[in-house]
Amino acid sequence: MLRLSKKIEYALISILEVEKHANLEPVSAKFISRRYNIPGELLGKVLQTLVRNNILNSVQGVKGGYALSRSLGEISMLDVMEAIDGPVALTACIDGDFNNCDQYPSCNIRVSMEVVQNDLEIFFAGISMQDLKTKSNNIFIISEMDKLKSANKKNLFREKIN
Amino acid sequence: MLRLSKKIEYALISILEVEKHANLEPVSAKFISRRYNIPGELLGKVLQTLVRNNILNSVQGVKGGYALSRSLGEISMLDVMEAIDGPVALTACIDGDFNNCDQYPSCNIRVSMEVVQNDLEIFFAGISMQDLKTKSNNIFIISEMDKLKSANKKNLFREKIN
DNA sequence: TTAAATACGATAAATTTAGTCCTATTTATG
DNA sequence: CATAAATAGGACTAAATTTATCGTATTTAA
Repeated sequence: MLRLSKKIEYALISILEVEKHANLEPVSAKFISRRYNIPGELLGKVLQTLVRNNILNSVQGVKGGYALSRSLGEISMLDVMEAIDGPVALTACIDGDFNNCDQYPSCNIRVSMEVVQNDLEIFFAGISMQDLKTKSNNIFIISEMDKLKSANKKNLFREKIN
Repeated sequence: MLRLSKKIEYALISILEVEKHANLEPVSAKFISRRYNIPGELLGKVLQTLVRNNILNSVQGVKGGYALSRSLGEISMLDVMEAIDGPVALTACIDGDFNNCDQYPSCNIRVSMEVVQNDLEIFFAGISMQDLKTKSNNIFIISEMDKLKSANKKNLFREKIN
């Protein structure tokens, strides 16, 4: 549930690795594939997709490879997620195909799911690749105060369950 | 990407419907199934799972059905998600099976994914079923200020892409 | 000219999700 | 006390999605 796809993991891993070579030669898919034990052909596609979405630049031919097209701070997790797997959509109807949902006509959660979806996008837009690099807790969009508030709320529920 | 499962949609829909009958007789799976066009047998399983997780109470036999076991304000979206699909886990290793991940030994995103995962749990723990009922924007854990901040950040990225 | 690299469409394999089938048990009601 | 309507739940099938591979074309440094 809410699992990131392997392709997104590969993308995140690769972006951080590419950044490490910022001043050096572009990094090849094969290098990253070996370094992180990622299937080569699949990784190629992932990196190509990142290029199409202006997150990476590529150089073709021998000695070719990939480099960042902007700084880590200017790439959000949402950017990567949307680049690889398309728009984040909590439900099918948000994705536009309400025809494909048998609950659409009577649905009682559609509107609120749109709100949640919107907040979720803001959540992931607020996490930059630089944040992931520095593993920092504090730059994420949820303020410490809110965290505490929510954590308390959560514990309250847990008590009631157990 | 990040799509809620149909079972979770069914759970959320059902909880809100059950609440509408709070003072009346318990609601049957068949009633909800017809009202929202949800496959009956599957819905049954979903509701049974919610009972096992102390979100609903059930009454067996003729005139039986389901009722809330606590108020909407005391049920978070995270509660429902975890009840139906098990622990939220952004990655396989967070879910405990790092053996199943070929990147585990060399992974450069594992630690930060744990942080993101933690924040994400707080995010969904901060949304109650009462929030979903009232479709309110403002009770969600992301404060308006943070929203604005993030929205600006997001737009900045968008500009750079287009 | 060759070899190492990106680019990308098509397809196959694996996994997960969604839905069905079947049987058992509970209980209000005629 | 028999029946019908309801929950409970295991086993299985079908569908959809995700993951990975195959094959071919193009680019370019040496």
